[in-house]
Amino acid sequence: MQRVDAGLSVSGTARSRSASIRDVARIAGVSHQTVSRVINRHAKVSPATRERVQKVIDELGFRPNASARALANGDTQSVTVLMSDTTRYGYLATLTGIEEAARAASFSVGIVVIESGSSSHVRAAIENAIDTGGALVVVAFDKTGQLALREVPERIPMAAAVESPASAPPAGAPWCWIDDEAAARDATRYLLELGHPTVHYVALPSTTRSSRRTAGWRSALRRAGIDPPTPLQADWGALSGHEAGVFLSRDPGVSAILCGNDEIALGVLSALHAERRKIPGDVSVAGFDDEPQSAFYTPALTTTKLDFVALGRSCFATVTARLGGEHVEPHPVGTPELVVRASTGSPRRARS
Amino acid sequence: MQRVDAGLSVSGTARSRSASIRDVARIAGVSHQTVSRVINRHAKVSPATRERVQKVIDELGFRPNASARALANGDTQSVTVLMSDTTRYGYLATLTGIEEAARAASFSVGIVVIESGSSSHVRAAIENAIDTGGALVVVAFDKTGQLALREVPERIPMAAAVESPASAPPAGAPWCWIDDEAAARDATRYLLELGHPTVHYVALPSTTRSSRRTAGWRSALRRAGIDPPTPLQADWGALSGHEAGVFLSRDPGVSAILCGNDEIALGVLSALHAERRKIPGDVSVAGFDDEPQSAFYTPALTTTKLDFVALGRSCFATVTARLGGEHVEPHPVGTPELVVRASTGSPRRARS
DNA sequence: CTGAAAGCGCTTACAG
DNA sequence: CTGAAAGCGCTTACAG
Repeated sequence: MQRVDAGLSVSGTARSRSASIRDVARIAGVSHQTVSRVINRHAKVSPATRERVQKVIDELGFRPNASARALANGDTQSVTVLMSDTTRYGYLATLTGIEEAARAASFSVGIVVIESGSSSHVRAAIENAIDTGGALVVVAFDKTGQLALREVPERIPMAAAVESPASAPPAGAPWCWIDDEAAARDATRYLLELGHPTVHYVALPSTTRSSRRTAGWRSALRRAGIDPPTPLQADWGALSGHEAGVFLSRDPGVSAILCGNDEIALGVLSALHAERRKIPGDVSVAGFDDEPQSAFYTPALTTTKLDFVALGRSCFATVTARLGGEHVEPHPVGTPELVVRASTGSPRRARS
Repeated sequence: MQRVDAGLSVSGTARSRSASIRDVARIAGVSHQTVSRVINRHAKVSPATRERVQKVIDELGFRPNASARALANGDTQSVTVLMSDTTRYGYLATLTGIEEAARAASFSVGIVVIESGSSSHVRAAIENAIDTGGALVVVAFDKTGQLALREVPERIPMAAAVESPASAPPAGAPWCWIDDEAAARDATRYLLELGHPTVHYVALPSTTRSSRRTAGWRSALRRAGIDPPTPLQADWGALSGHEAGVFLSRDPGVSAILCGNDEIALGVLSALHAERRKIPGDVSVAGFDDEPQSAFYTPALTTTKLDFVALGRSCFATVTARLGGEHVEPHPVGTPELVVRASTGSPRRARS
């Protein structure tokens, strides 16, 4: 069986297209199916032929064409992550975890960002993501992400990173989260133990009926016999933290502020400095996330480390389980860990 | 014209696989090639059939299979971005720009991160990226990225985001960059105009023979008749900035510090605070990037806005030009813009 | 353990 | 302007 060389030269020069499974087969003296078997690690290949084929594969630098593979067996070995924001720490760290896990499993990872919360943008993003043919992970920390989550067709293998659910999630829901309630409870308790009469809270937007982060903060206060003050509502950025900080700094009764994330805490710090309040002498400030920069804020920020990278890895594991026909039950990931730094301390004694 | 339902139901229920080009063709009463023509916007289709086919496409919610398409014409309509870091502002903002442009052009975007600078990791990353079948954009701000850049096979359509080159780049090199020299020159001149006797520089690692950022800083000093001090070498993170800050704070002759990026500046600020130096009273500090948080540092950071999003868009444009057989000449992107905030000011008069 | 056949869903010439 | 043929590079049964 002759074939005309279609631009492939074994010498490696002037290679106009890359080697195919048939090139390998011909050179190794086997059929192309056998080559397919060795690249897919099928058991039923004799060691001798396996070795011979593998040698040719290595020599040629043959790499199977992913598109052809996907077409033939409907399996893309890819995951695309859908998110509404590429600049927030939690989102990025989650993406990083997904990417790590995907790389280890030889999956490729795509990314599509949802332009806005409008339903046409959400739908367009989902279609783009699906077109790739692989599985989906949606980062659904915010409203837009939640919208997307609900719009993903039933048949698509999917997992989602979400806020801690307000009530037990439906069995089999492919959700992963960080235990927000425990994180907030522990941080609040720590502040209380420092001697603060109460702890004020600047909240992130919640996608749930009742934020677990807020609930954890409240429950710690109540257990200490304290009636929780009204939480302030921020968004995700430092500016909204700054605004909340300005407001709180004017109330001399405020001695401890817990912030929904480190970025908000940065804004609060900047407001307190502007208002000439001492930190932590007058006011203690704590955040959530432990993003790398927070150790260098002024003062260094006390915060709770949230393991978004592990969250991303779990999302990947969840979605690949689905790909394999298994169901992983919804579950929390990791253990939030308080990191005490210089922005918190005991309140000054005699404030009048 | 009857058809056996192969799991496709027009009613939309129990759809076991999605519609193919042949389903559309059959229902519209045309050949599948004609359907191919209308989805590819070929000119030679009569308005009447085009409309009829389009209607069926919409009704069925038909979306062409990307893998099949890629296999048939060798064109993936995808770009994968290769980078060594997913947490640095400049990298992310560049990715954001690529994603934006890609979305607008209906390209999908993949991401592969290079695990380390070891040549096996670099090579593995490149192979993963290539396997996807599309074009490549490598973010080559650091050594690892530069390594990757050099290892990408000639035949792969590619663009790269790089540091400003030290000398004129080879004609046709698919490189985009931000004008580092102008940025550093202007920032230094600004500090000098404030009355500082000199400006110290904390440098990012450079991948070039001679960093343009450093060169810009030097040339501004020389034009003012000042002999440039030795720059300090940092890496990309706040910790190295902190270390540099501690060192510089001990020299009472230091009144102005220009930092390679905002993160380094954050570290310098934290060191100066720790050493009880007033900012900007004793020392002025400026950064590069203008990342969103820098306006909330203590004090708010003077910095130079670098348009990485535009850089990402240019990279995408460059690589799609290559895909179309055109060559874009290597070029700088955007105009760095000084953003004056509270961390810089005139030096105090009588320091002894 | 290995090979010949058929097909995944498209596109690209080639006819008409 | 439109259709019949061939093929992109694989994998999945089915024989042997």
